[in-house]
Amino acid sequence: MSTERSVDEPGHPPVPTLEMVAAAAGVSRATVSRVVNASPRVTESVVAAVNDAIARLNYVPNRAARSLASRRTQVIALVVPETTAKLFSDPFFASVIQGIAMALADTDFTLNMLISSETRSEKTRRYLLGGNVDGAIVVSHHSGDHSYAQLGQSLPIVFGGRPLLASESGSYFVDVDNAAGAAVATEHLASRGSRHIATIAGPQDMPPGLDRLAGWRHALALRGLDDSLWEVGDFTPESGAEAMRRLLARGRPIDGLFAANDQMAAGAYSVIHEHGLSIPGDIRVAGFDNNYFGSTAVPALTTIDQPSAELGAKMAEVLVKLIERQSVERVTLMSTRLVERASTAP
Amino acid sequence: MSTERSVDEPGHPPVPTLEMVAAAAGVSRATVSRVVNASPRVTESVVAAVNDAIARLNYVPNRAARSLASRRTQVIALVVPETTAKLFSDPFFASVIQGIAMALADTDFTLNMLISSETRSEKTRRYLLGGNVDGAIVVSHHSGDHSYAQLGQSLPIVFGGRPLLASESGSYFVDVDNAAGAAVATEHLASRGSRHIATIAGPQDMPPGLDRLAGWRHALALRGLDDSLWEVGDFTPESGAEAMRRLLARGRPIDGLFAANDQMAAGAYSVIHEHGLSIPGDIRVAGFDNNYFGSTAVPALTTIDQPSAELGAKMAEVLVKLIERQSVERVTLMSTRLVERASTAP
DNA sequence: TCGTGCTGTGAGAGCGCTCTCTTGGATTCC
DNA sequence: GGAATCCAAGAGAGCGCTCTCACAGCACGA
Repeated sequence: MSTERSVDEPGHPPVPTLEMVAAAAGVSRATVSRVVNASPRVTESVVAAVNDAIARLNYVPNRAARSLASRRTQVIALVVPETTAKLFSDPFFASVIQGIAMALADTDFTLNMLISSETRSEKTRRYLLGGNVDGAIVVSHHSGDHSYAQLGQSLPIVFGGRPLLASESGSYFVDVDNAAGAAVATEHLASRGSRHIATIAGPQDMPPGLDRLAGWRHALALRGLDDSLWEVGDFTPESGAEAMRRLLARGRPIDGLFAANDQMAAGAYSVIHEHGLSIPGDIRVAGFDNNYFGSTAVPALTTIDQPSAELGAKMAEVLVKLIERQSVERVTLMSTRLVERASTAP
Repeated sequence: MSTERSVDEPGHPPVPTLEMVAAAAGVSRATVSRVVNASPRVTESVVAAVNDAIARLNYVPNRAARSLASRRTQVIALVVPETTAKLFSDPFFASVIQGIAMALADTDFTLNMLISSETRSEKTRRYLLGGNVDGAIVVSHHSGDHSYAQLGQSLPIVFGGRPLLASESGSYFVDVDNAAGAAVATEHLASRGSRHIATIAGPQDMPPGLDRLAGWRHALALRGLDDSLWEVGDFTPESGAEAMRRLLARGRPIDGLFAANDQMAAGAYSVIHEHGLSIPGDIRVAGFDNNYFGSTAVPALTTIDQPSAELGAKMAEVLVKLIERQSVERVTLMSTRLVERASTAP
């Protein structure tokens, strides 16, 4: 096979090996290996000679051989459950993944992307446990995908998003500080003058849904404001519209709205306008996510920006530390940023 | 090191090897290897015994060892130039990448994601040529990133998007049929009754910019309509607005507009409205890309949908064939789909 | 009966690297 | 000055697998 290859494509120079570098530098394989791995106990002149040979031959270590001998792969798996992959076009995920890839680009680790589906989950499990990777990052939309949590005992794993179940709390995860972000948005509405602040919460079986509601409550409590004005949606625009309808139907005054995500805020926008109310004149509105809707909406939506790329980078950082057996916090919460726009003008 | 590991984490069962499977099945290593690799010349009962042992031990082949011995890595690199990565949140790219990953998930290939920057390009080149991957897919926004084209002589590479330069035409690529899509959009405008159809073209140093303009021209030519109403933008909403202003300033009638992407259509929308003109009443508008803007705009934008996930899947397919030395077309154009919305109502 | 051909299985080398152990020359100390 | 110490560099085993080659065992025809 390899012979055949070199026959029909004579242009290929042979890929240089450690052995060849050693010969070129006039030292042993072991010494070259030391230089490549930056061992301190090598004479300076020898280091120079070896580096010179490496440059001349254009040598790159063969990862497979290195991995086989050292029993580390320098590979990190990025596991994306298929349900999440479908939502891949969600800029948030794309950005998280980008953050991971960028952070890893400056290390010696390589990123292996796996799309796992239910039918493939056994294959994925085996791959992860088969000594093919040094660690894994699981990004997922649903906390249910924490089915990989158990693998955490056999392999360093970092999750994106906090787990819902306490039983999975042993795992390492990086998440956005949803509660704090929601509180900031709510307090912002209050500081602009709103006194009757409603919220459209996310599903109460998803951590972001729970945490953002809790943040809203917390901010209201600090101000001593009423926290009974809430309805639940499922993060879709339609559910946001429905929830807004229910809120208005209560017949109580509302002059501020915190929607647990921008999509639901979009739904609320249309219902508010339907009712002949103005934003921010009658109701100030704040969202969460800072996706495209916020900036294109009229009026532009005040929202909470999630540091998605940084979140990805952090996940990579935590995992690398875990792999290198340094100590890391199990829980990392990234802080959010308020993006003020026209929807909450005073 | 490995001793230390097994000491402080006694729970880890040893990762099973071929050798262990062979012992368990009472055959030689070579036979197990044959079974694993589906060699035809093994007795049925032996195959069963080996498979049984594999299942019992939960054996997974070690990729590093396999790769070292076979001189194939079963790894495909996904190279994303950093300039493109920055635009990662572009749903189009995210979706292409998802398509690649999904297609590869059902093969034995593994996807290795590399973000290459100018400063890292040498590292990337070496990595690719260092025998660490069997092939590469380069997705990029700029055709300038075809700097990897030369690597195509040493490694199977598939590009996303057609190259600008003829000198790179030797490479394999998969692209959307931009010209055909533009022609369909333009003809659609004409069929709705527009007779003075302008276009806001993309940059004329990028293939999509060129091809979509050509498609517009082609459709007009078939109808015998005027093709002088065109201005160039750079795919941003601002440039779209500017171009629209210039078009209107010409003082000639315009009752149809094909924008080379949805973002520029967005810019045109605002200018059209500024001028007190209505869509589609005065000017019918069609875009290209089918991104979020199209569906949320008022009126909803008629546009050309690009089969992004399929495009990714096709790239994976072409590359795998290339690696396996099957014959493949150098050029694959994916067809687009017209999405009719309110902006081109008759 | 023996030679010939075929086929399923085993033996063993070797892929490119790491890492332990060994070696030998320089340095230090009494 | 000789023994003890140290440390840079080399020798060599072995990581888990593939793949070539050799070798039994069998069938068949002469």
